[in-house]
Order: sequence, then structure tokens, then C-alpha cells
Amino acid sequence: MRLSRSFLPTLKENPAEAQIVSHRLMLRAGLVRQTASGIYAWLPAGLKVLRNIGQIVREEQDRIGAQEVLMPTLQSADLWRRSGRYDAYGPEMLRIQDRHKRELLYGPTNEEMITDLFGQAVKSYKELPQALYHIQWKFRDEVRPRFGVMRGREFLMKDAYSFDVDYASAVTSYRRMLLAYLRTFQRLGVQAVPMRADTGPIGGELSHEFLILAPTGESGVYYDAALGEQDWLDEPVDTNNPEALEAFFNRVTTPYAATDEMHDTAAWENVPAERRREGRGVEVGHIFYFGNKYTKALDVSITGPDGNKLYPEMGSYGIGVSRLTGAIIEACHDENGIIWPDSVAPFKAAILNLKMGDTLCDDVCERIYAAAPEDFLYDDRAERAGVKFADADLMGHPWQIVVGPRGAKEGIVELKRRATGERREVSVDDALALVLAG
RNA sequence: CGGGCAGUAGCGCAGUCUGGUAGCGCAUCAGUCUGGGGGACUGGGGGUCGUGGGUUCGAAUCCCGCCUGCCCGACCA
Repeated sequence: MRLSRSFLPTLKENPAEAQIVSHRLMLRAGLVRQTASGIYAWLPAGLKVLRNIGQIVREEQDRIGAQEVLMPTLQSADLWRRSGRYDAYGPEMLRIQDRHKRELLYGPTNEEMITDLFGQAVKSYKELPQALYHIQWKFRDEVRPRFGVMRGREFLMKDAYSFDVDYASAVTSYRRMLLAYLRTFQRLGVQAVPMRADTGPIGGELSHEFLILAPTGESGVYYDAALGEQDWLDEPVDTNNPEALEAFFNRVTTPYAATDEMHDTAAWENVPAERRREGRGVEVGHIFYFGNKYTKALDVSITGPDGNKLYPEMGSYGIGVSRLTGAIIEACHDENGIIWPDSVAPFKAAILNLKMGDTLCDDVCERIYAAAPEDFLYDDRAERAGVKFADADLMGHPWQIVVGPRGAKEGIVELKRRATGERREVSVDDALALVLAG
């Protein structure tokens, strides 16, 4: 993308409405614009990030055999009456009427709908287990939206739902999903720690929240350092093997980890002092098992091995995709702007032409731009060098390829790594190779 | 939903107390000089002062209603 032709409106000053750093940076870097309280338009660069996150989430869901569907944003009130939640939900649910005065709602979640869809199609235990997910916009009419996309009213969520024939199988589904989540967040370039969460009336231990560590997080977190040092992408767990998943699950959930609401000071004292980590975190994912609550409420049953009817056991697994863009920025920024992890950055690299109109600089830039196998942002504006440096730092491209008249005549460019600030002078070919390797 | 604050140019703000028909910085446009960390100079454009009503010869300014946004709390992916 050529910056001179792109819709990438950066702001030099902080908009008054934005208080926290991710909100300010998202507005300043031209990722989003607010259109109403808690409702945002995603501009080209922001949309790229949203899609990059969604793609990683998708790949990890697919990897464990979950299948993608897409359910509508609007749902019928009748469906929710069947589960009893239409009246229970309260004013956070946005209720709408169509022209025939039929009652609709903008979905705040999808348990009813997925359960209904499942029940219409699946009739036998032989078809289980199943896991379905979708990535869709939801709406919750929060009393007080804030923190930009981190706590908006309209938000993009990945929701997965598992269906199993019995508790043991449901637990395996749950554990499989936990592994997928650890892998997902690691690939997104952030450290997310799974913490035991309140399971409410259902009880049991099958509810975990995933919190990204960031000093501005809304919850206090306490965890054993052992949790922060593992490479989940290298876990050799066979996700089709329940015993392997159980061993893995026990290993992951044994070290202490809790948000302040669930904090147990006695257990905390048992963690060796040098391994205690305290901080703050942003919740970006939540998985839980809820048994046959919805299959029973909606009377969705299948035939079991013994020929009797059986209510499938369900779990639900959410990831806040739009919230993640904000949360990642909370975890990855400095005083100059965003520092995108490579995996989600809207542009892997920016090419900064420090002297537009200079034949050598123009040639070198065009050569790099043409050779780049993916979308680089070419800053070809007739702006001064300082403006380009500042905007590139603000937008947070992992790499900056700086082309100035000094080096251009030698075929040399300066390659800057945003995360470390490290710069080095390299040939054009090396610059491309290094960016693509990194 | 309780408590607080604010709406004036694209953004950040002054002007409101003490009424006289709107201003500053940045951005933008034209030109000149510049040219490796948000440059300088000259000239220009851009405003239903959130909105409706009232007071007044006259309202951004005073009074009343409404709308919108933000902050703290309760609540929440």
C-alpha cells in the first residue's frame, strides 16, 4: 500500500475522549473511529489487524477439529423464550421489532441458537463429539462503555461450542480447547495466563479465564512464574488422546494462577517467593463447561448407546477478537506508539522514502516495494523525514526500511526493528530477506 | 443506574464569570526556502458556537428543557 493513497488518518494529538493508552493509540494510528458510544468503525489498518487475529484464532480452532459456521447477528425472541433467558437477560440485551412487530434481538451470545441448530441435525451419539465455532459481531448494551474497543457495546467474538455424549468426553473437549487457547495467544504475540474462574451455580473446576498481562489491565492477577515460561507451540500433545490431554491439563492447571476475585492468600503463600508474579491483566478469553443446561432447556436430545434419549454435554469457549486488538496494544507499546507483534501487524514493514523525488531514493524504494511478497506500507508522501519516522513508530510496523540519499547511492538502506529500536545498515536484498525471515 | 465533568474549525483548546456578532496552536490549500526524528516564512480557505425554547435592542456568553460524549463507582467478553 502506498501511504499517499491510503486511508490511514493518523493524529498527532490525543483525542480528548480517549483515556487509556490502547484507545488513544488506536485512534491516533488510524485503526478505528468511534461512531457512537461503544461502537466503532474499523479503518483499513485496523481491519487488517482484526483479520490477522481472526485468522490465527481460526487456524487453531480448525487444528483441533472445530468447524466454522456463521450464525446471524439477529435472533428471534422466541428462541430465547424457550431457554427462559429472554426475560432473564435484562436491559443489556438490545431488543428490536421488525415491520410485523415480531420481536428480535441483536445477539449478545449464541448458546440458544447453536444448540437449536445442533439439535435439528444431530440425532445419535455416534455423531458426537462435535465442536462448532463462529466469529461474529455481538452487541451488549453496556451501561457504561469505555476503554475504546476493550469495552465496547458492539464487539467481535469467536465463540465455540462443544457437544459431547458424557461428562468424561466433555472434559476432554474442554482440555483440548485449553491447549488451543494457549497456542492461539502465544501466536498472537502476547502472554496470556489461564486462571481458574468462578463456575457459578454449575460448580466444578472447568472454567478458565485467559488474561493478557498488561499494567493497565482491569483485574489484578497472581500467578506462578512457571506458567509464563512455556512454549505451547512445541507441546507434543496428541489432541485425540484423552490421557495425554489430561496429563497436559494437570500440568498447566497445577501452578497457582488467580485473579484477585479468586485469590487464595494461603495457597499463594505456598508458591516459592521467587516464582510469585503479581500484576494486572485484561481478560481476552473464557472457556467453560456447562453440562446440559441448554440442551435440557431447549429439549435437544439425541439417542444414546443404550437407545435412551440423552442430553448432550456442552462447553462454550470465547475469545474477544476486537478486544484483543486493544489488549495487545496495552501489552505492546512504548511512548512513541504501537509495537505490533509480527503475527498481527497490519503491515509487516514500512518503507520510508526520506527524500521523495530523489531519483536514487525513489528507485530503491520502488524496487523494494515491487519485490515485497506481502503488503508493505510505502511512505511515499512528500513529508519530511521526522514526520515519517514518527508515523511509522506510531503505527508500530515491526520493521522500518529507511531509504535516504546517503545510503541509496551505495545501495544501502537502514533497517530498524521497532520492538528493540535496533538499526543496521544493510543492502536492499538483505533488508528484504531479514524482514521476511523475522 | 448513582456521583462528577464537558460539547466552540478535522484535532487540541481559549473566549462564557462581567452579553456587543468568534480566536489561538496543529492540520489543510498556494507559494518560497528547506530536507535523516512532527522545519521556517508569506498568503488563503474552513464555524448552524450540540440542540430546542426563553430573556434582551443584541446571546457562544444569562435562564429552562432535551441530546451526545467522557470520568469515578456498581456491572461486564
